[in-house]
Amino acid sequence: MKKYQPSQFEPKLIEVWDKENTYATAEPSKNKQKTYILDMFPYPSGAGLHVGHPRGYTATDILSRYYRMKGYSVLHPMGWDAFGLPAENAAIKAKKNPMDMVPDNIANFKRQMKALGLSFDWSREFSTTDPSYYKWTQWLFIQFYKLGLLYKKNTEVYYCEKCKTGLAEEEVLANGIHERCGCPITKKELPQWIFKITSYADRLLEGLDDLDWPKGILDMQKNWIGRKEGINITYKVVCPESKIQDLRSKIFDEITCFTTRPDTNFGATFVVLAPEHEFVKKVLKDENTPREYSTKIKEYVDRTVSKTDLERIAEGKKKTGVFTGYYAVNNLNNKLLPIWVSDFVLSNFGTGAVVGVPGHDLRDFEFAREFGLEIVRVVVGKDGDTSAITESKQVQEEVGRMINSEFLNGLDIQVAKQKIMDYLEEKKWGQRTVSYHLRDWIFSRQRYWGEPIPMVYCQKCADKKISWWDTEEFQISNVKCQMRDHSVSKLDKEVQESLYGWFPIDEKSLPLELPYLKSYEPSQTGESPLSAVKDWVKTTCPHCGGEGKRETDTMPNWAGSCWYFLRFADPHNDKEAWSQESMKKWQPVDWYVGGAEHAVLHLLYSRFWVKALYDLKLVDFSEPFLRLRNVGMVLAEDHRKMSKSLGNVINPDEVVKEYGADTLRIYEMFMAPFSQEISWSTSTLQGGYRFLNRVWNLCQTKVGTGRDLSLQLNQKLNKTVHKVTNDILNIKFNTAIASMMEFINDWEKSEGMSQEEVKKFLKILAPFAPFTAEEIWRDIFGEKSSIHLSPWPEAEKMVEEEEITIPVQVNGKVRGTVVINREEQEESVVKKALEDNKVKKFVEGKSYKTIYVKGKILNFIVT
RNA sequence: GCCGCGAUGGUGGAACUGGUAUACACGCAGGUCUCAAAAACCUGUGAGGGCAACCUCAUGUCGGUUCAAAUCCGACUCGCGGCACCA
Repeated sequence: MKKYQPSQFEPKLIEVWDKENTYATAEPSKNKQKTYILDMFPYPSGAGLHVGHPRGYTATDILSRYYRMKGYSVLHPMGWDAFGLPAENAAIKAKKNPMDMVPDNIANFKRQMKALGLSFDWSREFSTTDPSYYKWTQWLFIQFYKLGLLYKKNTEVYYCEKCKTGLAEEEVLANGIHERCGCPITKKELPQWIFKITSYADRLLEGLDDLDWPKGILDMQKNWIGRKEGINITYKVVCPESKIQDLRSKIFDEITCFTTRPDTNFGATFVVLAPEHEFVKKVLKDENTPREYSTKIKEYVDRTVSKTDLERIAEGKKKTGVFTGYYAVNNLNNKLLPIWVSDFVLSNFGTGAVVGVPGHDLRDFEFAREFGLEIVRVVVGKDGDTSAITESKQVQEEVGRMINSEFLNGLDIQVAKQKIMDYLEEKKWGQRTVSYHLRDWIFSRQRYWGEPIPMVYCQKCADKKISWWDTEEFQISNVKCQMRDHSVSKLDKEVQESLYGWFPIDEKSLPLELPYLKSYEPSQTGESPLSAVKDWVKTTCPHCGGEGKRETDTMPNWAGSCWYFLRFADPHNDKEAWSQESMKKWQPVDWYVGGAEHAVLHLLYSRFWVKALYDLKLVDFSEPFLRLRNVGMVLAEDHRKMSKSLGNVINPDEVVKEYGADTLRIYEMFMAPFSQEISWSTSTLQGGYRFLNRVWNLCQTKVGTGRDLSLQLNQKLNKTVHKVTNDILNIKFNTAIASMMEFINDWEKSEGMSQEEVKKFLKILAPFAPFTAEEIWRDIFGEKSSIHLSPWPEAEKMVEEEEITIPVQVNGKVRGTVVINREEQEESVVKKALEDNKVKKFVEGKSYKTIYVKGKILNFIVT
């Protein structure tokens, strides 16, 4: 008997599959339905594959193998997300150029993936750093630019001093730490390319409804977009305390506040502005502002604006603020609302101004208490409480009826809300509006290792206020007529002005290659290292032919991952990013598998690009990933994250060497439900090896030995086929494997079964343990073609057993079982049950009634 | 604080639509084989009581619905992830 030695046959089979081209993508056709199964492609780090990677890849591999055997045309590609900060930082550390390092890392990743028996179609492989790929990333940037989705702005951005680059808000963790490097973030004003993702906020929200994604991820996206319906109320500003008599009744200005609770507006007692608010600047300039106020305001504003987010968080939630000397007039009751400045109001949400209703908002309450402002109750609490509000507990009643609110009195909050909004709009004091948490997406990086942004700046054209939309090219381009039904069809003024003098480079000249630089470390000035390469920067203006300057910022690593799934359908096309035919054939992705850490970054950005591409008529679907499944993390044996410094890293190479790839695959799939976090366990890994070893041995000892497959074992086999098939589609690999283990336990105890039946079992094992199944299939059973191209077995319709065993309960407690005929009537079942001694003991001599669920259970209720 | 997820033996976990809780695996104990060990295989294994047949208790806590609850409902505790002064 041959021993189970995976290291003897796994490398051989990798070659065989390569040679036979086993995993080539079959073209879809009328009777061959497509399915597109995709992993979130990895960043190929120098450390090689982590044992967490195979968990997700094995899952998609099982799906792909299953669908292939089911006769589907399966697209299952792999590529590399190799641009971006981690690669650049690693290269700096290693004192190498990332351009030299990345190919080595890729080769290593690919070798490891092959060793795991992953059935990717390698003919479609590419890296985001290939000029033949990023040529189209740059081309897409230009299309988005022409659609008006990009603007350039000198913005105060989150800035990481360690990484020396600007960041998007999404990349900053709650405590003011950069999510990538873990360093505190500061702010810096830098010119940046910014994507108008906010224009798509509503569509990004609505699109979520049709997706088969984990609920948690959908909620995170919803919350990130953070749509809030409310009303902007405009208040007149007066200065009754002015020293000059004439000015006491003069209307100085107007301030607009956003609120979602206009129903409480009768309870407003003050207005608070963010320190960055325009009116604050105006107040400081205005000579009428009494000196005693302006000095204090200036002091406060200077102090808060210079504070970093980290400092603000450290200070906690204690309210600070300063009075401006001005008042807003509440239109509803002509009440004067003192205008304050405080940093708890954020300049970038709503209008940067809040109307304070301390009776019904906790922050407003705290602020009012801090500075002794009036507190009015305008909503009756649940229990009819109308007492004065003196404690924070009493604040923010979400249910109740209105009081102290004139024409709203007695109404339910929700009704009052609509009524007051109607009223405010009718009086032209307010306008219904929507605010979002989502901000525009900062797309510039002042770093070397990214796609160069294909834009040129011309000072001369800028001086003449010429932008691309003034050119003839725009007039004859079809961007205008390509625009579909969305709100970006007109450029707003801010965007227009920011783009004077900026022109996309000639599309025919793409790719704009990243030059090979000896020195590419981030500059101290915050500018991109490319800006130091004088002859690269210098170019001609695509519009006037005069002297132009190239953009030296590069794209963030999200750029490549925002559309790679589209390229896999047509990876070698050098005429266009993809053909329409390839889109129809393969898109969108049917199964997308990756970690939950991408819940708002990658997944949101990709969805945004696809929606923009839809508007450009470049694709005809608007959601890229129909199904999303999350893979749980793999922690170290000590339940901590694996890390070099902790010395608890498990290297998949070593596991493969010692136990074989199939053991690793079985182990990772068996350990726990797929989306759940697991801690590595070497002893459980050995359990996986034992299972495969037993299958291997059984295939040599218990095949064709019994006369016929017993009815019982046959039933079990069919049940197993059925269970495994269902479990694969439900991503329940752990129970699929458990059921196969159960089956071989029965098989081992049996006389054996025919080769035909064993093959059936091998086929359902094949997606999980592709090497072992293939080796037995070919070497032991002498098959010529791959098991992975054989048809998936159908579970034969099982003959329902006539005799079944059901539990018998007395008062809900199981006291025995009874063997009955499936169709047997209650009366006779009860009679049989009473023959059972135990049951008898509990029932005899007492009065009872029975509940019989046919074929399931019998319960005596003894009183 | 808000949103989401979770809690079942010594351990990872299983349980269809409410219907025999603990499948499968690990670990442990005993055994077979061996000079010995490893491997492999066999038996046992939720807790407590009992010589035994059996009995009682047990799915984070407390209550409820039901003939019947790990599963449904209400309140709570703890853990994990995300967000956080969002008006």
